[in-house]
Amino acid sequence: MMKLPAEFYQRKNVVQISKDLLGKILVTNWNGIVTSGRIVECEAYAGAIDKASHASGGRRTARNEIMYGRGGFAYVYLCYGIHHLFNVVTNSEDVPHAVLIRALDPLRGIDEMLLRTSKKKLDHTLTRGPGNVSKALGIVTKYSGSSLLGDKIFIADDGIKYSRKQIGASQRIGVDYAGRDALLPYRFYVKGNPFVSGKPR
DNA sequence: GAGTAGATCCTCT
DNA sequence: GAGGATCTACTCA
Repeated sequence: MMKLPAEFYQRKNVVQISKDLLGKILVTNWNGIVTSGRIVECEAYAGAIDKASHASGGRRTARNEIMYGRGGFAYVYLCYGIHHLFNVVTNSEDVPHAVLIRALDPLRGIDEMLLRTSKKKLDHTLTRGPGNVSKALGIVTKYSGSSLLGDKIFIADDGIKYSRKQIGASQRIGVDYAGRDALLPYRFYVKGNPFVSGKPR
């Protein structure tokens, strides 16, 4: 299993990176407790030109500062007062691109994930949706700015690749306020996977 | 199965 | 002081 290198994140095409992230494994290791899952759904946020992005129009604040850094870092933030959302920062310095991880297929540490989410048994809701992903992996806002090249949190490749036919694309979720940009096909998912949010297809 | 309301708090205006 | 890159539970059918 290979940890993805900095070059993977620092490429220019955030849409391509989103597609490439499908099938990769997101791992967290907090004090030796390891949980991981295969990425089956994510969304691209194309920085300044994307109204749905926090960095829309070049907006730059203390919260989203991390998106203006180099690719290969985590951007975590709290939404609706309840949900922690985990993003992967991409591209080079001053280009605020990011990929939101929306769903995982659980691999390691399922018992730990059940504890964190206070669920009794494994079902498709465990790591379905970005709020649940962060909860199951124990990701909270204090980890925003963490490097994805370290040992605490990283993304690995075990050689699994999905073919073009297995990958679906659609509009992003929950960004209706973004006008025309809400219609962009920037959400990518693995067809038929039960952990993908939204309606089954 | 589908639709709607409520939770809940950090961040920027 | 308002609103958000969401989820769950509850209603109604």
